Amino acid sequence: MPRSKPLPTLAAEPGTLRPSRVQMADIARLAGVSVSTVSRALSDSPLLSPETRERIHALARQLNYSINVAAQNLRLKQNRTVAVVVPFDADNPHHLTDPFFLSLIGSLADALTVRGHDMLLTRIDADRLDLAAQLYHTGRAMGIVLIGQWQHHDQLNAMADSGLPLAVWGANLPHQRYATVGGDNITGGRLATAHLLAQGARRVLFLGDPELPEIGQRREGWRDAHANAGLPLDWRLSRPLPFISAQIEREIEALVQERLDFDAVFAASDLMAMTVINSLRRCGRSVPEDALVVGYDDIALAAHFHPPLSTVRQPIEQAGVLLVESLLAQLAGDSGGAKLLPTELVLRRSSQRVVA
Amino acid sequence: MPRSKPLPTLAAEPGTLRPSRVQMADIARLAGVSVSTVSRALSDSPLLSPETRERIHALARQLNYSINVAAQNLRLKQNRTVAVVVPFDADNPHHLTDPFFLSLIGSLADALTVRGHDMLLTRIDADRLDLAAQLYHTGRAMGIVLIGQWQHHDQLNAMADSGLPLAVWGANLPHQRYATVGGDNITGGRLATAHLLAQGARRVLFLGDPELPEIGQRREGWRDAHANAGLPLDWRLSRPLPFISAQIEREIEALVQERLDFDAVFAASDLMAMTVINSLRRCGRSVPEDALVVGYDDIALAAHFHPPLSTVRQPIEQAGVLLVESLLAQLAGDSGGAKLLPTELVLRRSSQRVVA
DNA sequence: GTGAAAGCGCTAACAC
DNA sequence: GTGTTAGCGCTTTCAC
Repeated sequence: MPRSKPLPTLAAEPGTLRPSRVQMADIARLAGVSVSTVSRALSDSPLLSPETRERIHALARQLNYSINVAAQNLRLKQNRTVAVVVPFDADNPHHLTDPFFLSLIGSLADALTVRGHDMLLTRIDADRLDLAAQLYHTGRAMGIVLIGQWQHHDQLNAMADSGLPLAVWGANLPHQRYATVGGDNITGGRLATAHLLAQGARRVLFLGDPELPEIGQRREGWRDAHANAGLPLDWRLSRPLPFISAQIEREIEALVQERLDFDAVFAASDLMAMTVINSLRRCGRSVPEDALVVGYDDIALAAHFHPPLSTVRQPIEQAGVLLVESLLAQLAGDSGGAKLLPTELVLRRSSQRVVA
Repeated sequence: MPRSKPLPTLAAEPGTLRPSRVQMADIARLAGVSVSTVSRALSDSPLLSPETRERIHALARQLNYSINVAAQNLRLKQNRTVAVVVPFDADNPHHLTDPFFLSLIGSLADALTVRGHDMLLTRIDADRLDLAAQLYHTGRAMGIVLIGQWQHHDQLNAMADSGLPLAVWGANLPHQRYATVGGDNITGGRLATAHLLAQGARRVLFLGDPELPEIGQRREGWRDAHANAGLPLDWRLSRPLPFISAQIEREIEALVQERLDFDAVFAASDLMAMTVINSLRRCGRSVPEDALVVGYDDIALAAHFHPPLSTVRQPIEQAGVLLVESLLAQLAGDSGGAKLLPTELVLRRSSQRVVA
């Protein structure tokens, strides 16, 4: 509705955005200058006399004005918003509760805030990852940070090929053309397993779905540790547990029932490890007396669990920083690449052999 | 830089946004119609012949086009982005790690996604909460959800007075002119304390900083429970512990040392309760044998702690939904008001008296 | 040093 | 039914 020139007042508009929002034109009128001058003043252009510049700044402050970023972006074709995308499974749209992912989101928020970027948090259907690209192509975001690679390797490659600035939290895979940041899962798995073997364990259960790249790599570490120690590996000890805790409990009880011998457990996440310990307890087995347990992630409460949980620490703060930096580097023209974060075995009581 | 009419190609621009981004003009040209027609087609205007409409839709799909939301918003003066603001303390700019807040963020992300809104996650200096208002006044967001009321009651009132659509997670306070959603902290505190008293506790330590409104109310519940039971209250048992865990440990050790008798602890958060339990253990006291403990929040791992932690559950999923609904209601013209969520005492082992 | 005017990508009167 | 045109709030060339 192209109205005739807006009235020279600060009166409220009946639009969607309720109260009057002061804009450059208002300041210009009040200062008796043109809009261009206001624009220049606010961007500290050296063209202006310092005096007018200060006068306008003062006025803006007084009116509590600040620039309309959408209009500015439209004009400048730029953007300081980064979209953080957390895929969800449409078949099983569970809530965003995983403590590890939530911490990562917190760390991304921090890293972006420090660098003066905004964070658009978006959940999208894992089968429609291309929707993430829209965030970029429609100018909503300058780039995408994707949390959780899942099984979408090919889709991610396609997205990167299309020129999308993209940084993914996940494993470094063969033929990968997108940028990743992730823990060194193979080393992590190897350290955890080697430790269990060193404690005298001989049948180490691996729990986790190896279809997920990161977990698959942790299992490689599990296998390698056996090889390094010259110990045989029983593949039946690898169980593709899901992340759902009720199923884990049932599975553990079944394992105990079917008398599949194991004297240690390496679980692909701390949450899983904790569920396992509780399930074992329910079956009359205690940790670490009857089985040693190591988890993965070192979430905040691993240290406070009973027994305190040995685990492989992922450096979450660093992860957020590196994801952001990877994205910004791409925007600056660098190619993506994959960054591997050091992992560290944190020993606590759940994996310490009890000497009788 | 007003260039002459862009060339009628899809060639890449050397601008900040790297690859060619297809826009309405491109589709219009390819379809041999005007831009308006494309706009109408994409918004499914009934004015168009269904045939052209479909033809244009097809073209758009094929070119993988989607609308530039910034431009659309600018034109329509509307917006589907909600800013979620997490204040941080500039003196002590700690990271975003609190599991309760992180869960709330997750639940907000879910609630907003379901309703087709975008979530802009922003951390701002707690002393400059007015910056949050800028997000609205500059058109970045249609409204603000603020997590953490802290001591900013007056500032929040001022913000609401200025017409800012605002929903705050926190306590319902006297003279409050902004909308809040929060747990029923008084009842929560009362339930927790009454339970401890019913278990035979007679000296219940309250840990938490009552300056924070929510925690102050939990302490009121603690006081009320004593009154209801006709038991005397020793105010020395209320200790303004901070959220920092090292300090908590020192404080607990000091308490035990100074032989301030207590036989139960009601901690203002689960994190605090867990730290307390660990500190007590280090002092040679065990829970629940030597002291009963109840926490607050029911974070994911309270159930898995050792001993499993009794706590007051806050309905986080519901919290996210209600915060979003409160904001949308305001946008629809309703006044804010305060919503009190039911709290529920979850009994686990940490507060069960051990009968010798 | 400052203003006029064009245009970022889109929508919606208003014409025809 | 479809095109023309003005304008959302801003920046920047160009002219003075």
